[in-house]
Amino acid sequence: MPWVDTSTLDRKALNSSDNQQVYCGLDSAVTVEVLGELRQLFNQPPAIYNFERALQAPYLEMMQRGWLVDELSRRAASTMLRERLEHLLQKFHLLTSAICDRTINPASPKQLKELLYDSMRLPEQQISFKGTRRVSTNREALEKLEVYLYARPLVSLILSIRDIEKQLSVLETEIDSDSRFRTSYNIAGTETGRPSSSENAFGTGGNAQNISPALRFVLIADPGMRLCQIDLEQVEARDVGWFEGVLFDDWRFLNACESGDLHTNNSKLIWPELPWTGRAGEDRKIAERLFYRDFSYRDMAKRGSHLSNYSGTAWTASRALKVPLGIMEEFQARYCRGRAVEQRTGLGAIEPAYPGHPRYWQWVSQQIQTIGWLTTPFGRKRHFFGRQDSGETLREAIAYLPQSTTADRMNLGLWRCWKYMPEIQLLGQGFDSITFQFDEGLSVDKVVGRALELIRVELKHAGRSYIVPGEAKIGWNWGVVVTPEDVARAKTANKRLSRLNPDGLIKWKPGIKDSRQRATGLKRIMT
DNA sequence: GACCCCCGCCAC
DNA sequence: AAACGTGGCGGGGGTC
Repeated sequence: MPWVDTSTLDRKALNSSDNQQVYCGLDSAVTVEVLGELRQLFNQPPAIYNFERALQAPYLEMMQRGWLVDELSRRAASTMLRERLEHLLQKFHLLTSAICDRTINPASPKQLKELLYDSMRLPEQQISFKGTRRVSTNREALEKLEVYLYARPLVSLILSIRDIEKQLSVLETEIDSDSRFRTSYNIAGTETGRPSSSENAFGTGGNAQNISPALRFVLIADPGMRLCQIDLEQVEARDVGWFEGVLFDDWRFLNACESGDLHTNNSKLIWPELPWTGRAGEDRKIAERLFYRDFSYRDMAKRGSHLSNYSGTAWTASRALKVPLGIMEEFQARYCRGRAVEQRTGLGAIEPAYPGHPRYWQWVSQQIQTIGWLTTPFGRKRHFFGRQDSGETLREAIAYLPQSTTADRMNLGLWRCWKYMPEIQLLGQGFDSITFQFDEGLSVDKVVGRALELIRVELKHAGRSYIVPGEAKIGWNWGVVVTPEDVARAKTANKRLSRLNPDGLIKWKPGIKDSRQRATGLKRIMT
């Protein structure tokens, strides 16, 4: 289409294709106009802007490359889950047809409400979320209904059906004809600088950042290649510790993060009645015992401390961790809140382990109410436009600094690996992790060692140097060798644990001899 | 059938 | 009284 004056253009007279070109032109023109305004506002673009632009290359490369899917395993798992789903649905319909005279769709919250709260006359379960309370049929509501014996079979069926349908929706995502899962990364879409991941522009693939660990085994290295995933260890917690050190010269939390096993120590704080021995290895094993569903005590402590770091209340932690409120109040008193909860817990004066946390929250609150913005150590500035005195705004701001710092730290590491290691091929970014593949003929130690070096981002303050160590895993598929479910299943069946996913990721250490041979064909059987 | 919001739920 | 944050997706169920 030639140049046109859009102000005098009769767009109704245009055909669809020409109209789209006009729209495209207008959209581009607006972007250019905005750029012009920004150039007047800033002499030079902020460094973080140039960084975002530099990230386009590695992210586009990941998006184009995609990630090979093991079709055989994927179909086998999907078939097995379909069969199990059919079986459960039959049971569900048998039960519900006896209760009310129609077919209930377990995927419909509306129909479930009618079934549970009208036909069965169970008490309505109110769930509060973001300030509003509403009647719900979510997992939390259903679990509350389990006190009614006659509700139990239904609750268990609904939850199992939901779980399987969720897994199927991931396994049955449409992928490309070359068997590759291609996600679309948006590197400038979030408030914090995290990338987001979604279905690609051609309608295939999906969010690669929320695939549950139990399903990751379907994503594999290309033939002749090996996978490596590098995680930043407890990165957000360490960042909170760093801020407290820099701001208040209080290094206690960072020291704790750096000195040993933070989450096991927190487990000891929350559940002092477990048979702790004082020996690190044994205590970690105790902390890794299953506590609730697939979660170990250690997992729960990890979530509890994470919540508490971000000013989550004992009430919320108790709800999320399924631990009685009193227990969480005591945990928080000892963990960071100290005397703030003294009266309610009746514990008397408590010297908390990490009083820097409330102090950090206080500092953030003061920043928001005076200047209205925060800047991370990587120079990412965010204005907070919410009400300056609202708890909601404060909580966003408290989470912003560590979350954003982690995003930029990981992305800087990702960019460096892309720039300086042509021998690796990036496959994915998972907020505090990256995954790549490299030729099996290369030295694992050399490649992984170099990537770990490049991931190190050093910050300095008053003579103290701060880095977040990376932890590497290697294998041929993205799954874990043994899932927590496998462990639980072996335990209930009183059987020895067998390696169910021999190609999965195992921890890398310098000099490790990974004597495994890549398996061919279908190895993993979902039971 | 396209579109949108709600609900429930997955990740870090 | 309210009660950590950042995201994306699929299905239901409504409207146009």
